[in-house]
Amino acid sequence: MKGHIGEFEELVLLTIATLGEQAYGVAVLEDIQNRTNRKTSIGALHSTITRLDEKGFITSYLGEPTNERGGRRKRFFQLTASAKQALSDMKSLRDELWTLSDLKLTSR
Amino acid sequence: MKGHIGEFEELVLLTIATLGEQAYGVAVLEDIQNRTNRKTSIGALHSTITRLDEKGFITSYLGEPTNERGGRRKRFFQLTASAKQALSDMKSLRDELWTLSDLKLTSR
DNA sequence: TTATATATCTTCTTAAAACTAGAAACTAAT
DNA sequence: ATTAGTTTCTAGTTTTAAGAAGATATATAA
Repeated sequence: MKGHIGEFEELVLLTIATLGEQAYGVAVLEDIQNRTNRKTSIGALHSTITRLDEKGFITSYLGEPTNERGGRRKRFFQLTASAKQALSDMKSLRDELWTLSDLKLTSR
Repeated sequence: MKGHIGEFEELVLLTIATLGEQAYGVAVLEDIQNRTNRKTSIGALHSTITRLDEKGFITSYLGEPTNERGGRRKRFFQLTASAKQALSDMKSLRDELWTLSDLKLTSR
């Protein structure tokens, strides 16, 4: 078994999942920036998305032009079953370890 | 603030947390191998532990000789407050994303 | 005191992940 | 047409993770 899902890759996948029908590049980027304090570049996101696609974790399709000011047609992303399974596995493992440990959620 | 916690680094930290007083190299390795299907080398673990130490996420101390068969004195690891905070932050973020998404845990 | 078990530590290499910068593609208003 | 706003996409670099192989340290047993 090779090729694990990296920390940023997982964040991108989860964000795509939460955005549902609205999961395209810039929206994913902004969502990540809003939820975390990290400033992430669109290029960094794009290369990660390419990798996720090559690994079979996402599919994509082009949207139709809108009435917005401008811009290329949006490319929307969807998780594959394989991605959902992988995310589920990672969550199960971490939840179990979290339960076994004496760690506590700290509010911050 | 730079340098995120990688996927394997997080697994190592969580494993150390669950092992508590028994968190030394070989025990951590075996625990990871038992809970996952990945075959990880002690060398890979060691370099990760060095990195976590440099990042200020773990401390360590040498154990006392025991009546066991033999061997070098064990080096035990502990999480720092900074590590606990980082793990908590990551869990909070993922839990939130998981809730917002329509993902479900699949048994496997 | 030699053999062996247990475990850490070192070095080196490779692969994967994360990131940067900026070009290109496209849309629509002016 | 020109311009400006949005977005995707490409090429390349840097950083981090992982693994292999084995040297080194410590303890116990015979």
